[in-house]
Amino acid sequence: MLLVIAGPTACGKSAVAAALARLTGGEVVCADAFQLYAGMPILTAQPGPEELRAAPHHLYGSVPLTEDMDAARYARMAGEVITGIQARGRLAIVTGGSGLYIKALTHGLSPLPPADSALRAALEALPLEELTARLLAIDPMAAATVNLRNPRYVQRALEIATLSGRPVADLKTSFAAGLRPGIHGIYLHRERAELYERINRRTHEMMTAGVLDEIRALPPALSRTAQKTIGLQELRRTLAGGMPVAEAISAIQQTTRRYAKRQTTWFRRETWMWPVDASGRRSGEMALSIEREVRSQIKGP
RNA sequence: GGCUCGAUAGCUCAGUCGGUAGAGCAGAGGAUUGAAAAUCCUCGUGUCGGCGGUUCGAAUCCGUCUCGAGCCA
Repeated sequence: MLLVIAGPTACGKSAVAAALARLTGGEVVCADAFQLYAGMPILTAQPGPEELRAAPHHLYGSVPLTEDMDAARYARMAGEVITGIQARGRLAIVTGGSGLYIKALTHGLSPLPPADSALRAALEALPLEELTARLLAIDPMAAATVNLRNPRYVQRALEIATLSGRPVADLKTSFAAGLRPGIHGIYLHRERAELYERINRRTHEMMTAGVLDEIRALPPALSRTAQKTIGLQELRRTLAGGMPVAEAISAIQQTTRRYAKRQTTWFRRETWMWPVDASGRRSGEMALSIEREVRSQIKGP
């Protein structure tokens, strides 16, 4: 069996996952697109020493910053690790805030052509009107299923149609097909004010913990995905003398708050996950009640 | 004390010849199938600083007061 613990950033997922893993003899698997990268443990808020001591943790810091990541690659990596954990007869606890990565693991992606970085680089240079025109030329039905105002989605649809030679709608299967068997999930949430306060505090703590040294030590050229890490650009500007520290902190806090809001929107739709209100609660106590609840749910059917 | 400029959305500001106001940012809501910490969509009523006057009609013109910035004493 596999347990997913999702939720917005800074809601306390890592602590709960570690406590739960200790409690059940389970192992924790990263489900966070940026904590997967090596070299930015502070900036990406990877689990700390206390959590790492509580139970085995997998995939954190396992991808070089020079490599691109995507949901399919993640699902393969996580799948392998989970198979190993289960073979040892242990509970796999997958935790992180990347909704699409989790979805790829729990529901499986449609059999679409993989990302093609050369093609993407070429498409990226084109204006939206050109992308839309090209897409509709080879896949006239795409307008019905693709958001033509979002360049990313048009690029991806064009990539699919170009590489497969078939309409996007033919290849995409519905997530409604369902959750893979043996997977349970919970999603932690907190009152908005409390969550924002935690985000603000955590950002300050990053500074104290030495993020600036961490960023200074990074290679200059990062992969297209790695360079999107929240705070990276701001802190680099700070190091270069182009942005006061206080300004960088509030910019990071703001971006993180907005990110948390988007995560909340995503997870709220994932009705297969059991919502747990973490407001004002301690991770150890939550782990206990989650363990009880999961146990009773599994016994049920 | 005198003169000048300013006061409009949470913030920064636009507002034509008088016809009861709108951008950016912030904020909120939503979408999401190999970039997802990505990317995109939607949402703007506010004593137009106060009071008085002119006018059919004032954010707009006039008077006065308050506050702020600057200059001169």
